[in-house]
Amino acid sequence: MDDQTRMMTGLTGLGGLAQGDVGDPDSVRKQQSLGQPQQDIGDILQQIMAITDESLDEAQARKHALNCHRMKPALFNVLCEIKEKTVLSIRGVQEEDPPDPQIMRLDNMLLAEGVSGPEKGGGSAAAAAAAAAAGGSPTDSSIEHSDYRAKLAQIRQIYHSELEKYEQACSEFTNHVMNLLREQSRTRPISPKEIERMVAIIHRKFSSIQMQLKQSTCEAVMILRSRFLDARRKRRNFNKQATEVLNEYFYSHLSNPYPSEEAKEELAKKCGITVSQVSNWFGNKRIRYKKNIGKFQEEANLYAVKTAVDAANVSAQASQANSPATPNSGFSRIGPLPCKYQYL
DNA sequence: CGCTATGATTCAGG
DNA sequence: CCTGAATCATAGCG
Repeated sequence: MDDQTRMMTGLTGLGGLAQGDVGDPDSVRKQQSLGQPQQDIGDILQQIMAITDESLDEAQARKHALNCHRMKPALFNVLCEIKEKTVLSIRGVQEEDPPDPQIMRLDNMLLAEGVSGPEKGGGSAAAAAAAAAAGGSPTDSSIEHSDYRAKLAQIRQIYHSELEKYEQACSEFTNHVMNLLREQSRTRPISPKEIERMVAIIHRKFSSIQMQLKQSTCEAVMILRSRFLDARRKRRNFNKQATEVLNEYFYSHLSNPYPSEEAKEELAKKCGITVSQVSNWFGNKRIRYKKNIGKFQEEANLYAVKTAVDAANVSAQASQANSPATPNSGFSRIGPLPCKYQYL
């Protein structure tokens, strides 16, 4: 009923407009005698309404007749236009989708965390960035980050596969709907614009689902990150060999226990730790040694012997390697003291 | 559980 | 930036 009246008013309102489309010399004439076309349309509508009372075969025949009616394309266009106008006026305004700030935030974060964006580089870059952002010196603690990166890669993989699934489902559904609408556009007024709009609606729906996915991914990354940051604070003792190497260097350079950058790198490589960790170790060692030299005396002697023995083994002249009595601590007191260790 | 050792972090100073 | 110093937080031991 409502449609009918709408069609009627639309048609009368669009009389002038549709006239060009009809392209029928007759229509001009008919237009002049206003009653005539309305009568035609009225008949058609009457017939349409009556279709339900008819048998299937009759209806089919009638439908066919209607489809072949010379006015059909014109009417169809008019209906499409009316629909276009009403639909547009109803919700055309709010259809603009400005890029959702929420989804943009999520996108940015995912990109920054290396979940979206380029494959491997993004991940490690993000991990490094995370480490850097967390403060302190860790610039290359690859071992510490491997766990984090593995987990991040896992999240990333899940995210991408889910995203792909959604995208596939979305395009499948879109295609389906588009085909359906195209199919139906043969029997009811559906303009291409309407199909477009429908597609846009579908995309919006799916993107809202995607947003949820992004949100949960972000949450997962945040959790992982906080766990990772906590884990960074968790102390793992270096293995015995690493400590040995570090101590050896420390006590054999007791007069100036400040390894150069190259030396740090060398030590780091030998110990399987990072340069930052080497720096930390030496920092801690210096301060703790200084605080309580007595406590470290034994250790100092031990490593003094060790290095002495090593030296003896390396150089064939082992003649002086037999005085294990505090050679290094003695050295540190006798030898030229660096200003920083004058209090020793 | 308490204690110490130890790696990491923070902060100030140069 | 690097370092010393203080501090945090856990590992590991008895």
